Amino acid sequence: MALRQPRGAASPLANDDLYAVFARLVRVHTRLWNQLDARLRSQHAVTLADLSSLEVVAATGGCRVQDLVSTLHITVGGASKVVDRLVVAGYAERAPNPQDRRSSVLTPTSAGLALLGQVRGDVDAFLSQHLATPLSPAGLTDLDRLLRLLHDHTITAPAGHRE
Amino acid sequence: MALRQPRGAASPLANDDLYAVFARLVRVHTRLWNQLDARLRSQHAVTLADLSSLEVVAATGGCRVQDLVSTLHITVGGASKVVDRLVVAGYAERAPNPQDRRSSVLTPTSAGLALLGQVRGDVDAFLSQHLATPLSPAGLTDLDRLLRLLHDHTITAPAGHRE
DNA sequence: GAAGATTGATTCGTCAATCTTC
DNA sequence: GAAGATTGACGAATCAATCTTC
Repeated sequence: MALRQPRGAASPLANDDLYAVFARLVRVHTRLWNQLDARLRSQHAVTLADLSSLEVVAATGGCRVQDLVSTLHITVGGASKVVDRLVVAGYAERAPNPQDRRSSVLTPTSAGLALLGQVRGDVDAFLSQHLATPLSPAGLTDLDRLLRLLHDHTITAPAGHRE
Repeated sequence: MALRQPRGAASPLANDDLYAVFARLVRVHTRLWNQLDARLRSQHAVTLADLSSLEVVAATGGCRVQDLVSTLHITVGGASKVVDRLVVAGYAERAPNPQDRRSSVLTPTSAGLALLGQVRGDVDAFLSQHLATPLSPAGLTDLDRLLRLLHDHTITAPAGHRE
């Protein structure tokens, strides 16, 4: 007779070890994202989604909408609307692209750079507490190495309609 | 004189190693989620979000809406609407909870269990290709160990308004 | 009054169609 | 015709308010 399971019924995916790893990845991600997003909303009146895009704009020279698509893995329409919000908020600007008039060059405003500077303390404090602390320093290095492997692999893999 | 950087401008978060790890986690997650979601939509006419909830319903004995909230880290309203969709699609049922009439007990229908069984092959194939292959077997074990550390830590950590 | 859940209003991201430029 | 980007319609998740039951 089998021992009583804490999970009463057996799901066809319940004994799938690979799915278990993936599910854990998703849930850890969701939790970290939601908590950091809530902190940024309350402390700096900005969402983590907008901040992530702003960071890419600031870090990428001659950034175009397409760069947000390929870096963040969001759709073109979504990227265009994020930029709309950043421009309205005064954090970024669209400038005509002299090299290709189909696209604009995105640049952070001084207010955008100031925002990135202001949030850094909170972001670091949060990630120290929820990412660095629970992992040993070696664990953090390991995690980064494994994520790089996954990232590099998906880069070159054939796939769907997103870039 | 500094070497020319591939990322033309320096973001205040650009040289933040912790943020870099977090950003990689987010982007690996987004990519895997989007690709698997696209495959499930086209092959089985179901979203990964709905499937994830259905899996929790099937795996949790006497599952309530609150269990979806605490397991998937979504809001109560969101969980309630996911259940709506699963019920309409014929994959799950709400039954009165004899122990507490405020809540319902969620159970998968035979169609729901059949769906979970049908998708398993595709899910496994995808995760083998995009999760197991790029990592060595040892790497997969390491990743799972690190994710468990993060998961267990966030479980006990004080935080925002989501459970 | 607190806990579990549902509903309506809002927001955000995707999708498809469209426009401009290469 | 293809590539880059924008817009409107649609789908899904959050939030706040509400209802029922503990």
